[in-house]
Amino acid sequence: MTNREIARTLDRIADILQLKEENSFKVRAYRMAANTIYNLDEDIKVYYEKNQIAEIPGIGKTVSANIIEMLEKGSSEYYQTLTEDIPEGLLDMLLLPGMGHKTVKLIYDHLGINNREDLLKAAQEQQIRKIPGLGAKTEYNIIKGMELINQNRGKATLGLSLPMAIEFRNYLADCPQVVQASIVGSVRRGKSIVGDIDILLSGYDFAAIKSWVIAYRGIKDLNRNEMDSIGGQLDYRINFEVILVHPDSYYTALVWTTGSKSFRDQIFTGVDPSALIGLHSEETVMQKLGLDYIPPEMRENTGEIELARQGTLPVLVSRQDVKGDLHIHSDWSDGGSSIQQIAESCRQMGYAYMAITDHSKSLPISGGLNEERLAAQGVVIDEINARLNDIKVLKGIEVDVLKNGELDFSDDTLNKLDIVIASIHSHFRLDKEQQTERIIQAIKNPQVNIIGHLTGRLLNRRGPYEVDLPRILEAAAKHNVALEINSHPDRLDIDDFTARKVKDYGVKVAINSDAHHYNDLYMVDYGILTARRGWLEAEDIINCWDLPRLLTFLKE
DNA sequence: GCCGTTTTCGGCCCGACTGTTTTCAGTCG
Repeated sequence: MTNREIARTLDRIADILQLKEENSFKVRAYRMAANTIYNLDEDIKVYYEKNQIAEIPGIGKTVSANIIEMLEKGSSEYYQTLTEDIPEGLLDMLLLPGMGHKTVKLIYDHLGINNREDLLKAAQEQQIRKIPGLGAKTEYNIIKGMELINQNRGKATLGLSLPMAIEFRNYLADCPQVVQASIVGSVRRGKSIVGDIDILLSGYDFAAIKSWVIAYRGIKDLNRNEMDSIGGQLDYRINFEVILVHPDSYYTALVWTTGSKSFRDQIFTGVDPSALIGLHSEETVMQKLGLDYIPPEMRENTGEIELARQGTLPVLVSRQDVKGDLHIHSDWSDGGSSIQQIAESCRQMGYAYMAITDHSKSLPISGGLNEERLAAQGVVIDEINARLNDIKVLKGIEVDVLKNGELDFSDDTLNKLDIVIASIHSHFRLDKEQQTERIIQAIKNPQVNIIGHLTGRLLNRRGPYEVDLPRILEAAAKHNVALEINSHPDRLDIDDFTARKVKDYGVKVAINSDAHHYNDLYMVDYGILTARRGWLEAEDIINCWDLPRLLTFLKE
């Protein structure tokens, strides 16, 4: 089992223990162990071979034995035993907003409900309110929550599907009969939510390749096996399709299978794709069609084809353009790494600068900083800056926007910092007018440089709060405040649609990782994909600018 | 369940809001 799979199982053990109302510290121990394994730098098997699993901080004898069993047998007997008491469907119910462990268990005990579909039915039939302690609002929240989930039924976040797609592709590329292999479809286009994982393979011996595909250990179900394609389900119920072509038509097939349906219908109109054989790159395929090369993220038929015909496509931002990360949490609040460790990782990523932006005091669970600790952190950052000469650590904060639009710190305190991100972490349910006013209030504050995760959405979990986007964009332009593309794959907020609009208003963007561990810094890749889907160029993004220019922007 | 030690047990564990209540348990960031 991989680190990710082990972490997931440990997390599920924690959930079941919590449902069973076991000692909350025991729950926490499993939760922390899951987190540790997830963030581990190395493959857990390396520790296993050295017999060092129990030496990982937070992992003791019991959990280590559990992990070893998972590595050796591919499953955990402890987990299996636990699911005899607590059906796994309860874990799905937990994913609904407002449904915690106590509520899920209460409903299970009273009505025997152990899956989301039955839960929805019970809510619609007003059965939930009959349970002591629960009422109509709970039913309403269940119905609303299920609407959100059903909207994206069977779809997975890019954060889940992209790593799985890469792993699958790499496995397939190892097949001796495979000549070329590529991720295609919506994953390659970088959509934040995808319906399935599509892989294109080329080769001559389809039968041999197909046997190799079928042998993949990640496949949970195989439901289609045709001459030139195989389909089924991977882990997490994610659908997949593997498409086989002859090497001569690989690049044409790459264009065909990557584009949205609308895109390929448009560009292949009147053209027989099978006539486009023997080409050696996507560029030449597009050339034959009279187009400049259109990057995968743009292939949605929303105007890019016309630009490609005219030769006026934008030059999209890429990883090499990004010069720093402006939203990072350290162990001074709820992050898991020291500033020193983060600085070292940022240096290795080739960044010229980075900002430490921990939470402010009104978020106590996150260990939010008060004025004193913020000042103390500043001293530490000064020391680090004195030691490092090839990267600049900026002093920042992710300051909470309070209900009335005021900030959690005084202007004086904020003025001492290099960079201020203002974010909402509470009162998600204000109406559109109030929420918009609240954010504009924050934008107007001269200390604020960036608005963090504008709509608060959590993909597949929590919808965005409603805001009047044009008004916010106008205010941001007027007060020289950038909007964040929060790169966490559960957020990707602002989304590609909004990113596409900012240029019209003259608003700048910051692509930030919001990393809580140095291993999460790479998440910026998801943000870059979203920015590319929003047609953004390096010029539009403040952390693609060199440090002097960035500092000028921050001071304005 | 993990950890650390004044070392084999006792501590770990915040606070505001929500929904259901009528004094508070549960959720969530």
